[in-house]
Amino acid sequence: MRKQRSDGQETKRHLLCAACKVFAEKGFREATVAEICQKANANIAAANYHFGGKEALYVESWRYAFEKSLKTFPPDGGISADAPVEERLHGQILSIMSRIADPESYDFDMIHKEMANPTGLLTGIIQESIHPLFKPLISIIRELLGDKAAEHHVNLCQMSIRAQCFGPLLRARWQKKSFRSPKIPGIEPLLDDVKTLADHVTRFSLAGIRATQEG
Amino acid sequence: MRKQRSDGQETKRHLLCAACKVFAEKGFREATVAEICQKANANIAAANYHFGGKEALYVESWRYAFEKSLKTFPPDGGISADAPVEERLHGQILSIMSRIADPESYDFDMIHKEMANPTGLLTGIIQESIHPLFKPLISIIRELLGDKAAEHHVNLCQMSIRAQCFGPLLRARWQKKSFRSPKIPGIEPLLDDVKTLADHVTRFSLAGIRATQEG
Amino acid sequence: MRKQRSDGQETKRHLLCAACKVFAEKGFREATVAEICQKANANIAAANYHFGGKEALYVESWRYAFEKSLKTFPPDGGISADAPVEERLHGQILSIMSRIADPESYDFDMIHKEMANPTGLLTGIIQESIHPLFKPLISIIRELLGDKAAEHHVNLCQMSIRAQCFGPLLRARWQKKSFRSPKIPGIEPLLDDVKTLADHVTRFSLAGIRATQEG
Amino acid sequence: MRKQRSDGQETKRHLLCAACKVFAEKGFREATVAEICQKANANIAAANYHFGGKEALYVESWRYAFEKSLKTFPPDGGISADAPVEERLHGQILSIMSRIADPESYDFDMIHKEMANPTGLLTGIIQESIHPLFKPLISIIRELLGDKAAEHHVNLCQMSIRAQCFGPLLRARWQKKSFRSPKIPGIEPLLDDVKTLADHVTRFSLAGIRATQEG
DNA sequence: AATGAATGAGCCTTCATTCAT
DNA sequence: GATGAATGAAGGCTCATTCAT
Repeated sequence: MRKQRSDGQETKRHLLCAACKVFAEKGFREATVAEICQKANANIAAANYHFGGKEALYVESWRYAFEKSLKTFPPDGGISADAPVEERLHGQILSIMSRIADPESYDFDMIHKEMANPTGLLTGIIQESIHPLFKPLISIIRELLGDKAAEHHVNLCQMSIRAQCFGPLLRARWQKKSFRSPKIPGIEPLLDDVKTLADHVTRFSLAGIRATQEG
Repeated sequence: MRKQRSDGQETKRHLLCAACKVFAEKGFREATVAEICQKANANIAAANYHFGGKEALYVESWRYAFEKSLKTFPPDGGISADAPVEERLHGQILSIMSRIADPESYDFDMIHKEMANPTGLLTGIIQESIHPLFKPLISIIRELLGDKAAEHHVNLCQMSIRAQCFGPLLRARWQKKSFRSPKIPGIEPLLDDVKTLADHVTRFSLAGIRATQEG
Repeated sequence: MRKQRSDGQETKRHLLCAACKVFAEKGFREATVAEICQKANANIAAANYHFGGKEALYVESWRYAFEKSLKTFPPDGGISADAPVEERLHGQILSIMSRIADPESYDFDMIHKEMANPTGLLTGIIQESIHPLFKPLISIIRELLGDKAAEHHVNLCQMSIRAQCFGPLLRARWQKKSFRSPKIPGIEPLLDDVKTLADHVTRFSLAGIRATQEG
Repeated sequence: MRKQRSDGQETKRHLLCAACKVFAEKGFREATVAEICQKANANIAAANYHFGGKEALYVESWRYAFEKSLKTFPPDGGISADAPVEERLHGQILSIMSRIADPESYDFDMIHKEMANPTGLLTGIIQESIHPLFKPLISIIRELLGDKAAEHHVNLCQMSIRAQCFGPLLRARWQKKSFRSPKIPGIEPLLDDVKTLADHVTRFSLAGIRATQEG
């Protein structure tokens, strides 16, 4: 009945992987150590043994999910810095939305759950990790608004764009989980077409930025 | 320690009130019947006595919170139907954001928790209750886009506006709850100034709608 | 919402009636005061008010059921004392079995439950009440066995007959309650034909008594 | 207070053993997991850990009790198939009665409780397990009645015998449990002398079968 | 090093009973 | 006299964690 001795680090990665999925789907509290260990084909005590507890596993698994996402979706969005500013904005938005929409990415789902039911365990790490991701976006906004734009103003625009990236996709996921037939038409299929969504957000936001610029 | 036997509706309302707060703060699963009863100065069995169980209390307390919010924030936003369309849009946005930002309103917080960790208990009621709230917003968007606008297009714009209403305020609440000092400057004070936020979202979105209109 | 003031003894009888049914169906422990009161269209506190508690209601309701049964099924079985001994035996057996099989008689069902899960509350009353019921049966057995029969022997035969009266009907009730299809054929329809059953038991037992007589 | 970690089957068997006793004495509903665990010198969560819940423990413990009984009391009663039919009948009856009377056998007590307050959990298993036990008895009855005997008739005789086996012993147990002194003389000591009882039932029933045969 | 048996705290729920009205 | 709101004890179950092996 003994597991084939596979380094021990093997199990650890399995646990991280399983933990990401479960935490992303259920959040910290509703996720159970038992389920995670089972999904990872590991002993029920493995989580405590390898990570010291549920909390540490939570933090570690978010880090793991984040770094995995980072590799798949490079923060530059694949657009060169020489491209026109509109194109770069579009790149940023598409990059963020793709990442959120990717069913293999778990970091944003975990953030969502953490925002809804804060454990306080991720607060620091998230801000340190996520903030830099939005730095290029801030630069672009500032470039579009001009040098004289107030910091306050930049923040407002950044918020508008961020919110547009998050909102529809989370809603889509919720409706996917709900059993009843969706009554609000036109939203749920959006998840399947991130490109259309990103196009819209880009055009919408470009106009928004420019309109508020002259305010 | 014995309660004076009153109407019986007294305790029931106390329970609903306490339940709203606790469910809004912790979500269904993390909330405990014990805490709710304690906050309502009632016995631990009171919740089951009056509502039959935690689940029924959950549904009932959302209904309670929703109706209370509805009274405080009339959906028309206080703007007459004769006003210019821009003004009406601003009224809608301000109404929604005020509602979400109000620390005495619990319905949107509960929805947020429900979206993150669906119990399935609110799915039907929410959609029946919330959807009508956004109907005037849809009308306004359609008015701005013109009659020829595709349904699909209206939905995208609606989503953009909705997301901008939700996003920043939820974020703000999260940071308020988090223990660590907020590292992202410029966002959290926004909660205190809903008007500024609504002004921005209105101008930003008006431009966005008009820009995508000619698409 | 107030009950029409109907003597107060009205409610008491309703309670007794409901209690018989519920106690007969579920036994003391599984029966709940709430269900009894509901069935009796009475307040949940009525049982305590009128009887002082669940236990007292239990005892009282058994007495009620027993006396009601006694009226419906006179212990003599309707056979005159002049009839031949075989006929009188048949009368006794038919009387007992009819009583047990009658769906309106609750006393034997309550006894059965009490035997399975003794509360100790009925022990005395049952023996005082039921024992006389079997006195004529004992006489008949003694008559059949002859004067020289040992007490011990009479008891054995009495037991054989009693058991045959109880057994099949309890079994029949059980199978009626079970959801799965009955796998033992030929027993459950017996409940519907008490006469056939009583005929069999009488003939079977007469032979039995006579056979052991010469032992 | 910590248990020495043994096989794990150790505790499981302790639990089964304790469960048999408690379930046999109190029935499913009145038995508490706490009492069972305490009797098994195990933690209160042990029952759930090893069996998944009270219901599963109930089913499993009945199976355990049944198989233990089966070993102690072989269904053939120790009489060879070549013996005269009367002797074989006696063997059957003695086997069944010994089993029921054995204070270490819990399966029939559990069945009795289950019949009085059906949980529905044992219905299937009981019929699958108990029915074969009575098959040889049926054969013997048919042999005694002759080939032309109606199925219906066989069933009646089987019932008569079964009832005589069950009845007196259950009654005896009840009186043993009752607190008040037994008022019905001559029955309770029977438990101590199963052989006498079985002799009587055999003779009584043999005569009964033969008497009804010519009907 | 790694397992799985075992634990104890905590949660939701049920129910007979009590008490103010 | 009679009601129904309210209580507290108890039960089954879940789950993160610990410990002997």
